[in-house]
Amino acid sequence: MGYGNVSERRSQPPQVGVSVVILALREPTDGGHGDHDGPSLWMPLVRRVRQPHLGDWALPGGGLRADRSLRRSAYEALASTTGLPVRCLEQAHAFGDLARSRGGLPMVSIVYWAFVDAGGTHDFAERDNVAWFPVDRLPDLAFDHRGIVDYVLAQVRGRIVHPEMVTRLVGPEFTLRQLHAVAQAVAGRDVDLANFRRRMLASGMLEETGEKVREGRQRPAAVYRYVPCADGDVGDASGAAGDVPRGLGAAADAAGAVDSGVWADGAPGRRVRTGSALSALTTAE
Amino acid sequence: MGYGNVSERRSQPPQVGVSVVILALREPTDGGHGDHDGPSLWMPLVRRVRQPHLGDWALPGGGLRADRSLRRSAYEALASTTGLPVRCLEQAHAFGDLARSRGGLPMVSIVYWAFVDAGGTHDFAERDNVAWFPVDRLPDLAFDHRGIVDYVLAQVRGRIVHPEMVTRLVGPEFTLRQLHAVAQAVAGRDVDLANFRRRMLASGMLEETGEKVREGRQRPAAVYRYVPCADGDVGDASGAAGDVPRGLGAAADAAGAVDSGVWADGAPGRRVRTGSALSALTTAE
DNA sequence: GCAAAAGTGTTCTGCATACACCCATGG
DNA sequence: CCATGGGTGTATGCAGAACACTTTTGC
Repeated sequence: MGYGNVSERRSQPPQVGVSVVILALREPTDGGHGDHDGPSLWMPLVRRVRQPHLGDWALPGGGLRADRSLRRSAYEALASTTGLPVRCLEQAHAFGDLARSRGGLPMVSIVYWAFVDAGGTHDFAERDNVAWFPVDRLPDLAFDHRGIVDYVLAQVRGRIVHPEMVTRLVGPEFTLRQLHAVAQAVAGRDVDLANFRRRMLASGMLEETGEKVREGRQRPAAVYRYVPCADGDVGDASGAAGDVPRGLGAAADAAGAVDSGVWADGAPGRRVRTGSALSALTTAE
Repeated sequence: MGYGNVSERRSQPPQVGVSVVILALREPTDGGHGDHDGPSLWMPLVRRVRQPHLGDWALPGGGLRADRSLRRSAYEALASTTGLPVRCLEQAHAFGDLARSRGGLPMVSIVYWAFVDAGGTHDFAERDNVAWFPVDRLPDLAFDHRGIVDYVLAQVRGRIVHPEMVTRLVGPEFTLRQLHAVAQAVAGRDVDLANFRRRMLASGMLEETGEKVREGRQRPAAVYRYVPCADGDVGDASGAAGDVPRGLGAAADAAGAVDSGVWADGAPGRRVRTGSALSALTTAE
């Protein structure tokens, strides 16, 4: 079916979809590529299989469906790209400039970012048209996706030194050195170890398991687990709208339907067949 | 126009729209209502004229159109609600939970917030189904709009003490006391005047005009104007995604990774008649 | 001079940085 | 005992909070 004439198209809603910046840690290869010798941050991209920008690398994404929440849509886009376990999924920003759609239909992208668990694998399984890249050596990206990645990375880097953030990138138990290595990898800069230790412990959200682990063959390190502050009970989905600006953004989107008297009423949108096939996963978000 | 059967509906995209939390300062009425005696924060709501939630108050909003950027859509929703000059318009969050649409079709709302200039008017012009309320005494709202308002207010309150934020709520020239009163009104709490002064001046973004003004009949106060730091040149629309808040990113968004660039996206073509701070507007779109 | 507002100084505290230092362990 | 990593102590600088204080004006 066609899109009708120009004036009809104008009054129709633009394409709306979600995109996800997926991040995972990769253990250092022997010939480490980066400035640091610890783990480094990688992200998967998908190769476009249609015009415009055919053949270019782009962020994973998909269309919205009426029976999926935004977050769920993001999750499915994520899951169709990598099967790795999801540690964290948060909304970053919605992008909807006209200029960004150059070469395509007008498009609004609601962008999420996610941490997934590479679990020590050196080789990310690469399927279909998916490939992993170190975030500091990305190829040229389609549309304005490079700008989106930069935006998201700035957001993530600024928050990675907080316990509730960095602990999402490691397993349930960890040593402070592991945590530190992760924070450095994500932040892309040196972080003083001693001060990092103190900040983590001072947060009161780390609990010593009592176990010790020798990573090298020197003195064993204490093992910790993350325990979110008990006082902050949430559970209230009623009035509260999810994560607050700076807070520990664990919460999901709040919800709501909008539509107010002011608007020009909507015929239900046309269907978007944008996407890479989104596999229907049933998974707790 | 039917919606088709259930399975067809599911595969269709949900409704997507923008909503705007519009904020303005109101000079204290004689019988001040709040805790403070200074100005107070008010916002307009619109009464719903159709089901669901018919008759309830709701956030102004509108649908997306393919020939409008997100920001532009938000601007138009804003303008259709109040004719007051716009000082600031920024994206807050996209809400898209399934639960939020209870009583309506599935709905995704991309929420903006705005400062508009009430310009000393004690009476906000109320049209149609629009009415203004003090933010701390809102009526019951439709859908999850109350949660959205709370979310936005938390975001705004956390940032109002920054010069680039609070200056948007006052005219081009102001005294530090005026600025302080505004910050207190928005933050909803007492802010130490002496420390506020120092913070503002230390930011280096306030320039003394040389004039003095007597507000009461005591010692006249110095008048300042806001001058954004010169270093933050922008100009680069190339790689950057349209709606990205760019600007003083690095320093500003340590933890919150919040935005800063107010007019980043192409401003609406019809430029706002505040005339004030918008001189440097070059519409890139 | 007095009241009211403008504007300054001083102290205290918390936090982050930088870096020196001691401790535990395996070889 | 020594190399290596685990873990602690200490000095410094910055930023905000609290609050006492001085200065300028109109009456």
